[in-house]
Amino acid sequence: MSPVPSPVSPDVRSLEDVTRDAVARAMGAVLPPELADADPVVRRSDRADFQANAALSLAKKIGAKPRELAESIATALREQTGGQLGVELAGPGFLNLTVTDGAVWSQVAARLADDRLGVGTPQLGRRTVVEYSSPNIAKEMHVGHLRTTIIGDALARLLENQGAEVIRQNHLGDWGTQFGMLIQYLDDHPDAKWRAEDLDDGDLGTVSALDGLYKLARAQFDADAGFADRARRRVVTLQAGDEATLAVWRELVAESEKAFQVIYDYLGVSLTTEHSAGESSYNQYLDGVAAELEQAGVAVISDGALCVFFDGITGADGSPVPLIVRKSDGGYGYAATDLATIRYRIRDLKINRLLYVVGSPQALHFRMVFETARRMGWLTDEVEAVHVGFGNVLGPGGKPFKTRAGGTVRLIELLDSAVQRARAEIETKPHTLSPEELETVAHQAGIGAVKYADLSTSRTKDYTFDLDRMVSFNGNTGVYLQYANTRIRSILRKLPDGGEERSKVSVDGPLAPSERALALLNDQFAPTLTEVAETLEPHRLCGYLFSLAKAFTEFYEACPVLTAETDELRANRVALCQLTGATLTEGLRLLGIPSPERM
RNA sequence: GCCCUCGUAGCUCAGCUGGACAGAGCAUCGGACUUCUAAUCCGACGGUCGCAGGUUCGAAUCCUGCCGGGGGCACCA
Repeated sequence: MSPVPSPVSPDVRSLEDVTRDAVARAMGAVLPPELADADPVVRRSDRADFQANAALSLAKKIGAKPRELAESIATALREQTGGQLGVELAGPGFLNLTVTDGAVWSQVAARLADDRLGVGTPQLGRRTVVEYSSPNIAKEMHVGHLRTTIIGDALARLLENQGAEVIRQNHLGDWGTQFGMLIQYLDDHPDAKWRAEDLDDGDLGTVSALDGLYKLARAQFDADAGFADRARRRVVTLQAGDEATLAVWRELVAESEKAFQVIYDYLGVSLTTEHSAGESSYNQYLDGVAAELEQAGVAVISDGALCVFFDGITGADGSPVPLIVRKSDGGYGYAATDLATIRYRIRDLKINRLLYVVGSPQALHFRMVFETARRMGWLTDEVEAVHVGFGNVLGPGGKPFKTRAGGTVRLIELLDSAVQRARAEIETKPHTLSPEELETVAHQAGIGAVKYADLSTSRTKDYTFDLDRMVSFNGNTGVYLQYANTRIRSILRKLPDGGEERSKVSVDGPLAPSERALALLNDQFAPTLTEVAETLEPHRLCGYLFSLAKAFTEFYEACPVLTAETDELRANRVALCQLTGATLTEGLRLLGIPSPERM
């Protein structure tokens, strides 16, 4: 499927949309003008293809009985659709709606014929920044970076698919007091080993070299007062722009980014150094931002610090708590950087939507930053900023996730253990994979399992990281989805043309219940993506894909494809396989999860 | 103390812009493989939707108040 939305590609309207419009027209004919454009409340139904529930709530407004109103809508609907829509009155005033078999097959044909599966581009015209991952230079990525990286990447892909122009921003922590410490330590210990090429234990080790340097420097900083003093002076030298100091700093940043890239590649995340926009790049704007805020009267001096105050935000003692733009010692904290970042993105990058994929504990901070930006007129009705918060990753028993020794869990080790587990799991099954394929599939399954587990639960909640569950290959897991897709691939491979050519759908062909269920679910793909792009909740896509995979396996059990009774039936089922496979693969891709050909 | 957030089956979670009997996975029990890959499918068991009020024809869903878990609240990010 083409990852780049083409504006000329017309989206295929879903049967649900078409049905909703039909009900809306019927309502228009029956209801008084002021209620004519009321929501028809059309939903998927387990008793029919769709149900319309509008009559229940509207009846009272026009002083009619719900069943009577429903009946008159039903009559209008039958007339207008010429019998093409099955309409039944049920319960207190529900309308059960059934589309024709032909309409279902037409829909399969239309989506299959389109390279984008009939998915539209409702986010066209939006320039959106997605800020995510944001690790700290010279420190190792750990579990705390897992969710922001995975969720951020999925959202970036999803919004891009929906037509938004997405600008990924990796807000690296590349500017802080720790650099004085690091640079001074390197000065004192010129033979320290901290570069990737200093290591001999392969790619997975790259990250820990710098981290080791950090720990050594930290230890000396805490133990040696003389060193601590030199380190603090070194921060000043760095911030003053001393070229020699900057040169070491640049090297540290570059080396760190190399390490991050190893993780991003391993994770299959679309970030590269192109997307790096470290805190340091906003330094030049901090004075200007502070001055602008003060001049506008948005920020005021309080206890020597430049502060912005808010109604209803108070501390433990009841006194107001400000956003501190500039500290009383004249230094800047991350509030200033975030404000400078907003101003830059809106004024210079002409962004009209800003997403911050940052943990929920930062909610208050962003509330204050956004409110400040609104008062400054940077954020307006046309430019929105959203804190896309998320819950914690917890360890066994719902406790904070730590190593057995109580330390922070390195991200690379976490991912590696998932891949190991996936490999072990695959090896317990009969398979015909070559050793190389096994490695690839283990990686795809392990990483996919971690990503799916993270994305499939609602963002705002904490979740328990449980390798057993996520790599168990059963139930609602990434592997289940991948497996469903390999079964489809396997069928298609057995066709004379290897399933390359899109199968020709006979619209008049029969339609078994499991085919109908699968086709209707495929038809929900585009609206699901639209919903996810609006709510910024990837778990809805996960839930959808799981239902789709389940509907496929049920179809798989009930409907032989290759040995179907007639050519026509086989062609239709092949089409259903092709469409489902393409939808699964594309849906997984948008979540950042690969789809192996075989498992 | 104030603010945010969560509380649904034994476990892990959907459902929350109100709609018909509250769903799924895991676990448990019982079935289905000379297969288009059983990494699967079918069935059974399992719930005072934290508690109490309110709004509504209708509430897991919206409102209020409690109870319980987590988080945040002036110069760290």
